[in-house]
Amino acid sequence: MAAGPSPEHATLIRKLETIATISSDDKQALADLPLRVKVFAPDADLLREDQPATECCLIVEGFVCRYKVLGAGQRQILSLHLPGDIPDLMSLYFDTMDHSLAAFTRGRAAFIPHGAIRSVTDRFPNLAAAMWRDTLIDASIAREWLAGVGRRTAHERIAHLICEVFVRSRALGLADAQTFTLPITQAELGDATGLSTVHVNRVLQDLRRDELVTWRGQAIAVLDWERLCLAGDFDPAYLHLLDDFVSESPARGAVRSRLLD
Amino acid sequence: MAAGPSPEHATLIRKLETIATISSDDKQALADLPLRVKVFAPDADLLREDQPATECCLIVEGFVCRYKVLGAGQRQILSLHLPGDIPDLMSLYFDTMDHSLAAFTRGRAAFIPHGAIRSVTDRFPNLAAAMWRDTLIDASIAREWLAGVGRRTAHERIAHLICEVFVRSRALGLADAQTFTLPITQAELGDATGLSTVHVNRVLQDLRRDELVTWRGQAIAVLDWERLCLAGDFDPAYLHLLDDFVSESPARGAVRSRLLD
DNA sequence: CGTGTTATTGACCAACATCAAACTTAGTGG
DNA sequence: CCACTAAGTTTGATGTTGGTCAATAACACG
Repeated sequence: MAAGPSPEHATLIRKLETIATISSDDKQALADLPLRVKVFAPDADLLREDQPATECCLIVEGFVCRYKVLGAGQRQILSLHLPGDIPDLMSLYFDTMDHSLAAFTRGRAAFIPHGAIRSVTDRFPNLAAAMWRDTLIDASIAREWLAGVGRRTAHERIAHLICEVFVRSRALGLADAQTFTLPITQAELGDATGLSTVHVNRVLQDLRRDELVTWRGQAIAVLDWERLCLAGDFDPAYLHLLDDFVSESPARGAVRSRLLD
Repeated sequence: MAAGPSPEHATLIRKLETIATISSDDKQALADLPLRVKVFAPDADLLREDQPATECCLIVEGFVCRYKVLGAGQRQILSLHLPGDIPDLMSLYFDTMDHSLAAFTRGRAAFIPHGAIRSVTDRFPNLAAAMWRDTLIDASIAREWLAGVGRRTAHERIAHLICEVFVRSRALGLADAQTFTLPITQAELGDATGLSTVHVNRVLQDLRRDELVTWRGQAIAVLDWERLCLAGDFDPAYLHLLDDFVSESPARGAVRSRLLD
């Protein structure tokens, strides 16, 4: 007789299940979380730097990013977020955000009061652990991006980003065997990788010419996963997904053997 | 009659007090944490990527960094760590590390069993919160570095890094009003900022010529904090230090007013 | 002292940025 | 269904930041 979780709750549960084991009690607790759903438009700011928060923002549908605007006006995109993510979970412990949150697409967000989350983490240590782990993975992704922007070439950075979104989309069941959606412009891709729009464009042409990917509109087709991983120096270990959710990538073995020198 | 905490425990307590309010019960619990002290040598790897861990590593003395080695052998330093930091706290929730930990200097680390930390966080929610907050700040610093490496000039990146270490050192009581120690070589500074050694050298010469800093051996003197913050586009907000521990920087107001446009 | 590490310099080069214009595509309203 | 528009993509020409290579100078330390 019990109705299943709402689509919003289900999205959160599905995401958490990709990174931690969630019991049915846990699921019930999540399903009982109060939330306020809001539709957002493309380019809308869901959250602005320096703002205090009393709720967390669960992405239910759509594609979202964190970004920072630096002194001279340059923008850097700090992370990408898919349905199930709570990009501002840290607001539970911070007085003010140190970055903003923007939508690439139309979508829906569910706002959950801090108090409700605290209550759940207090009563369900396993969920607290899962959420803490989620924020740690988030940090791990930031470090991987940092390494890429610091030391990888433009080609590697872009290939790497495509690999990451592909693996994350697949884990959430949002992609089929070789196709997924990356609804961002080349300018935005530049802001995410620390490159200029023009250069992004040229690199994408190379990736297409080399028959690694196809990019029509917002649909990306991975033509050769193995070579794409190599081109992007991609190893999904940093995503810390549970084994069932990792699409095996060839780069992995390559990295392992490098470390044994 | 109770002996105070050991120097190792005191270091941890002092650090946590810069980011959260710690009760005396909390302190007692921390002081009871079992730990195994180990001296390390300069350039020693405290922890290697891909290794599983059963302990966390508290830096008690010395200067340490996280780093990653990428496919083509380039190294990127991901973060810097001062006494009181537990750079591998995430190993509590990860099976394997996705990066390594290396010492710049001689120093001491205290290894604390995962079980002991879990027991403390289970029994003292306030300490769990403080530690979670610590990992969130860690992530926030990674994002700030990401923004810098992605979008700031070489001069800005280096000035910014100097500002950061200065503020963090002061918060821990490791620096006086204008002097602190940054025991790293120019090559390492390059690995941290995504620059070449040669270019780091030239930028440092500029910073000295402009009379922003002095760098003799490992001692840095900040000659003009205000202009250094400006040069580094530095705003300490992302460090999320408690108010008492923030050395006020002029960039802060500047950033605020920029945001009001 | 000698030896290894770190810092500095100069010459040259490449990756990527900038600027500006043209082209394509996707909407929108008539 | 066709113009019209705005956003996004592509191209070419040119500039600059910062990389690479290689040599020398300055230290630090046993």
